[in-house]
Amino acid sequence: MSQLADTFNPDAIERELYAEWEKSGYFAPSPATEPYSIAIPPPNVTGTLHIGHAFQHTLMDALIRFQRMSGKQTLWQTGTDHAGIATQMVVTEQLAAEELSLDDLGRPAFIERVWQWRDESGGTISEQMRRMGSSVDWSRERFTMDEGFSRAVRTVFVKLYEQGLIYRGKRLVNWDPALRTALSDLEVTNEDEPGSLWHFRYPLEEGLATTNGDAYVVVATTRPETMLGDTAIAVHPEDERYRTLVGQHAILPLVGRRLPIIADPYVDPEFGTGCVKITPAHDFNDNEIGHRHGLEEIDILSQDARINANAPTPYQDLDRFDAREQVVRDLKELGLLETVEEHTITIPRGERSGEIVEPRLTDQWFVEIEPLAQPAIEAVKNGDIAFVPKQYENLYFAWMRDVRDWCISRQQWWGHQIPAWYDENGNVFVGENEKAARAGANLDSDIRLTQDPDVLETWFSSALWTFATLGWPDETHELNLYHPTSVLVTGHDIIFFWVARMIMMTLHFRGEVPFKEVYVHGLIRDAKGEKMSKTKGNGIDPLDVIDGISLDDLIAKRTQNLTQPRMAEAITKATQKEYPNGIRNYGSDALRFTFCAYASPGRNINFDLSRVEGYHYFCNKLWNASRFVLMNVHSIGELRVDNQSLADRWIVSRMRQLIIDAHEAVSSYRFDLYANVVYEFIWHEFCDWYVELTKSVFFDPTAESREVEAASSTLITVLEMLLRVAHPIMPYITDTLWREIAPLAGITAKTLMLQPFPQMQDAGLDEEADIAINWLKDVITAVRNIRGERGVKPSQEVVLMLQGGTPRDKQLSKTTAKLLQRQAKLRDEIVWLDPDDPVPASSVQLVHHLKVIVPFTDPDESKAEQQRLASEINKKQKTLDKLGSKLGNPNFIEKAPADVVAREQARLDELSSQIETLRQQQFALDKIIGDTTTT
RNA sequence: AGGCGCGUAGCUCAGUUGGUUAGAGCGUUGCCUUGACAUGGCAAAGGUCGUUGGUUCGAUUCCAAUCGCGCCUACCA
Repeated sequence: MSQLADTFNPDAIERELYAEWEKSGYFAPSPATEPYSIAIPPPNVTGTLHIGHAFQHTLMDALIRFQRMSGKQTLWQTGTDHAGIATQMVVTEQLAAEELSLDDLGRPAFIERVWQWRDESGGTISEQMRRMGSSVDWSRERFTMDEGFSRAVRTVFVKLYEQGLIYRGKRLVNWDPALRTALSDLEVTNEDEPGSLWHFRYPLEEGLATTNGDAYVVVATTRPETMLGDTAIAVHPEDERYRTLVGQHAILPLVGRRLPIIADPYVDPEFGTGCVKITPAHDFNDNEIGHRHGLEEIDILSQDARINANAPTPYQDLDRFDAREQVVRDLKELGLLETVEEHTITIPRGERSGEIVEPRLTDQWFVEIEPLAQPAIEAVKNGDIAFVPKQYENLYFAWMRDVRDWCISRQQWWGHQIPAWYDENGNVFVGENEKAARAGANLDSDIRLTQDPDVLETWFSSALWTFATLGWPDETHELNLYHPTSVLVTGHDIIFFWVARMIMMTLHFRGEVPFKEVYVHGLIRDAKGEKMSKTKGNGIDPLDVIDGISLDDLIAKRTQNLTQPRMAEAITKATQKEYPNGIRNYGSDALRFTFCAYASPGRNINFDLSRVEGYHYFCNKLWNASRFVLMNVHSIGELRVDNQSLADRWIVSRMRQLIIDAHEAVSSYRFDLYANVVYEFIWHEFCDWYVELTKSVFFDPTAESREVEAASSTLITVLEMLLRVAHPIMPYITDTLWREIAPLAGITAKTLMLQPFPQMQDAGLDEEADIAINWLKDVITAVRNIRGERGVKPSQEVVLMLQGGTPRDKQLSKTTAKLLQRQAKLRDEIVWLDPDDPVPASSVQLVHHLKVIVPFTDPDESKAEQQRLASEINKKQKTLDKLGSKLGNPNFIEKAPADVVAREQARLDELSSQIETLRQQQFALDKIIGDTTTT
């Protein structure tokens, strides 16, 4: 007999079961004909998994489990990313708390320290993944800085360099003055902020004047301090106002430099004065103009964004914002400040530091993108890689078309140090290590070389993820077997950062795509649709949903270490309001089910805990249905199809439909449909109807043993199978229940995890059973309707009469009589009235042409019934009118397909006959009321 | 500015070639502790499918315009 507790308690089963799965080696690929592999998007090693990860991992695990059960050789490759800048920041902050700086520690000690932290922190992620039930192959876990991976990174760098696709140069890059490193375009976020637009007068050289007669031109800027680096003034070539000045010079105030006045079509004559100051060293557009006109590039900023020695003495060493004020003040004193306007400007900030980045000229390493981008575009165009949903392909193309060269060097310590060495004259030698670099250039051993101190940006290494994790540059067995991977599951926020770069690098180095499909899921927001963030204090930790958390702990968690402590009160209040009782322990399965149900394509998710609660109840429902089965099925003989009742046949038929639907849903990545059909089947077909119908057999002392056996074996068979179907979404509860159920089905395996997923059968659906049970449901529902309307208690038995209908109605009422009896709680046997028999005072509902009649027990009920009839007739009449005008339209008859016309005609016929029947009933009731009132 | 997506019940969302009375969960209301489950059962109320046009016999669905929201990209100094 079953050991199952009487309610579902996830705490009691999850941890232990996962440990067993892992220990038993169920996650490792088992040999099979066809491989199926997914590489996990590697989370940052020092982070914790947020709800977005949990979502993503659930989808991947559902796919992996489905494919594993479908007989594929599945590899879910896991691992973590060293996350250069993010990790270095975390450890730097830790040091700051100990009042230590990076320079105090030195590079080797710092790196040692980061490794320590990585070892401590890395466990958090794997623990979280285990709690989510993720069936990853832990034995193959990788890290982007482990030895093998680092070798792959060096190999790629050297090869690209040898192929001329990596170059070093002094270029204008985004400079983060807080982190003191270059950033790629993607690592910069732009946001509109209120600012000012200052208009300055730049005096012209002696004797010159504009057409207005001014001896100066007016330029406008949002960053006044950059004027210290101006090297030209630009006007539009066709701007009449300034045409005579082109080729002449103005004098840069405060500095005294002669600025050539140049003509360039970039200038918009409509904007401002039509004159633009040009600062080639500190503005991307100006830089391009500078190149076109051969202008001098004067870098006026130090690495922490102070004014450097290239500017006049009074400004040197001033912070950029202090310099801004100083410049404005000085120009004002000179009478050269014309106006200041308020102006909304787009401020570029480093996504990690939040600091305003400055375009700055520095020596950096770049990857030439064009030769890599072309094949990457082609691979998606020709279908080697397909995006799901497809619309993301456009986004990908748009970005790939005008992608610029990729700055890959970062002035950081944590990461892959660039395998390039310099001699004392600054000549560069690239190789996998110093020895190789020397050998490549035949350098004498007495020449001193120094390695480039910079590291490669994180995405450079994660771009190699799908193949470097499988052993590349060695041609390993796994690499050949599992690569290309089957699908990449990711969010649209990193299509550019990661997906595009993986495609480029993999095509270049492997000559094949990294994955055949990219499933792009939505991003998770809170219930109100707001982004979850630490500062807003609206984040939800997936573990808190699984294990539960008290209100106090939740508030504490959300308000600790806030960057803006004054938010604490608001966060506390909002949290109290939203989770007055904290969060209860819903368990992993409920959370996973929620994620799947939410995963409609191309849509963000407003995560609402009440959904989780609903699916937790669903787990409980399944749990209890299984208990019912275990309590009532004592032994099962061999299932003999000819003994199956209509109900048995019906649920088997529905089961087949479920299997078909599940296959379709999974193969099109419709996790939402998958979850919905499972939910619908388990709750509203299996539990609501089939389990209830079997009670007519189990609780009937007169039932024949073959009926009991048929019901028993059907219950077991269907339950066993639906557990398989549901397993990829909700692995814990299904495996736990399955271990109780499977022996009754004659299956002795240890785990559901490795059982075959039910395959679609050609056997088809049982139409006869479907029709019969649908009829039964309709009649039962009609009786319940009447009960509801009249307030008849469920415990009170009623008399059921039937009248009219077709011969089939009569036949169905016979074959389902016992079921009807119990489900509708009937007092006596069903009474069939002849068409001409008078109908007693009663409520009537129609099932197509069949009259479902429940006589009154109290004549006073007539009034209410009359009202109900009237409104019913009214409703039907409206539909009838609509149908009538439709069918009265000759165009419809002529142009609509014949089957549509026939269907509408049939509806019309049925409706008008129903209305007629109801009218007669109205009339009959009137008469009865009349009779009772007169007597 | 351009691109993409979204507006369907009080809330969160399905709706797959245009065709019954537009569905589900949560919430609400009423009745019910019936021997798996009150984390339950039965029933009910609730929608001019953002708006306006167009195509069509027929539009929540296709097209155009428009309003509102969101995201992404690029920005005129």
